[in-house]
Amino acid sequence: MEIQGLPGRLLAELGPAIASGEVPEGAVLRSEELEERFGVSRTVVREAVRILEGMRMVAPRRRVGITVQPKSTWDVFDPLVIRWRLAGSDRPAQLRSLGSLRVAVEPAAAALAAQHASDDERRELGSLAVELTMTARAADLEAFLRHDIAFHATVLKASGNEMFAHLGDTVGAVLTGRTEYDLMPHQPEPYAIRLHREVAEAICAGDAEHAEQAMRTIVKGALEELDQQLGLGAP
Amino acid sequence: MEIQGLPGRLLAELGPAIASGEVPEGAVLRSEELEERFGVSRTVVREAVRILEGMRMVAPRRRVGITVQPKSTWDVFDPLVIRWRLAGSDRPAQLRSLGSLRVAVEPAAAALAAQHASDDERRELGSLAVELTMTARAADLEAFLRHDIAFHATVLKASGNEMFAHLGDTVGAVLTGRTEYDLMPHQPEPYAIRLHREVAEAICAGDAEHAEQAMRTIVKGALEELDQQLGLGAP
DNA sequence: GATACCAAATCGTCATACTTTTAGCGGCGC
DNA sequence: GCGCCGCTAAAAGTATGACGATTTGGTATC
Repeated sequence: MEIQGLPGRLLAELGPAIASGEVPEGAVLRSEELEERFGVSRTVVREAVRILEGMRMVAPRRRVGITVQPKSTWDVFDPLVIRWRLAGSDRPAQLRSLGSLRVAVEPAAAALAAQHASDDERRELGSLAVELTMTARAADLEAFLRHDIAFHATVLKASGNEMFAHLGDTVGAVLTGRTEYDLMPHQPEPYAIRLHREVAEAICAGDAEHAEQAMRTIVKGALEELDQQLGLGAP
Repeated sequence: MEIQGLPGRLLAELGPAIASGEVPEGAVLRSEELEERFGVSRTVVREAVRILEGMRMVAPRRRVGITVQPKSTWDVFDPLVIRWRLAGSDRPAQLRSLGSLRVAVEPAAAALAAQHASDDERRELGSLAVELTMTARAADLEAFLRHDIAFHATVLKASGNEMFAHLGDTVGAVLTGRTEYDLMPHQPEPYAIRLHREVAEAICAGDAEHAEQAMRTIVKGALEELDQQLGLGAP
């Protein structure tokens, strides 16, 4: 999935540096400087820069250099951009954005899934809900997280909307990040588990309304919890 | 905004060809072939391919060639990918996806806008709603479309969520495409206009609930209309 | 002080040579 | 006959030198 080779390595340095604001908007890089700094050839630098240009994070200009674009032009839906921002100092803002996005998208996806999911997907959701319950009871946080991610990804996929489906990985990154950074403070709440079961059952039963409502409760709860933590953590 | 230079031109050929399925999943391109076909150098081909790789539309593999990836891996939120799909044979599917996305996102954005919009943005929405009413009455479809696009973009921006804001251009593309392809069959419905005014007023008044509901009615209506047209147009 | 021109800096493109990886084939032994 | 191993050639990956195009900023001239 990653971009390979030397350009990939360059990207892994430049992307996070820009995404975190370490290299600020308006900063100007020069190809030659990058060549020297990373000990690679023009070819490699140019290709890495092209990829960043494709994400609208930089714009090369003759006689000037490679200028870092304002955040407002970045392709904020690009998985790499999201990952870089989640990893850097922009983390809180990115988590808030993604939280709101989840509140908007996941209930809609659940409703669509209730209408369009295949039999396999419904079965999958059912068993994932069971797994969630069991791993929660066993306090196996790692397995719980894995199944939680799979659950949300499956709902998004089962919606039949390719754009929703693509948010599966991103949601996974959010959930992973959340448990990692929260230092796993509490075991999964029984109420949240129950809601996941409700979502699964509603989707299996084709009850779009109920699936949507239950999912909305889940993601709204997650957003509130996030806001609470960010509010406390970053005054 | 566009990618410049020869790689940009190559991209403008390859991207749509892949997005429309003309070059199918699994197809293999070779750098040398592309060099000859477009009369450009290796450098140019490589940079264009790198950008496509960044969009996860192709994956170069040694000893094999540049293989076209399945649609499920594409960055379907990339503005270029969306534009290419809208322009090609994938148009109906892309419109449906975007329709569902709008139903999910725009009501949420309207609710957030009611809470977070700046005074300037509220004023802007108010005057845009007036313009909508006037241009509709004057049957000036072109101006109406322009203001409609601005209205939705402003709501998305006023939500304060950068990810929502970025969907402004995409929604604009959908609206433009709709009036272009529908052969502008009907003048704007008075009911829809009224709903836009309601959204603007609710956001100005800080009434998130009402703004969300009115916006939901708008985008659901648009989706239904779309489904009707696609249902008739492509049996 | 304004205008026009020139020169330097930087990206953009091309051509070419070399390196690295790996699919596919063929031979070798079991 | 079957499977394993290594060879080869094909393709992408990287490096480098040369030249072209464009933009900027300064300078000289009016």
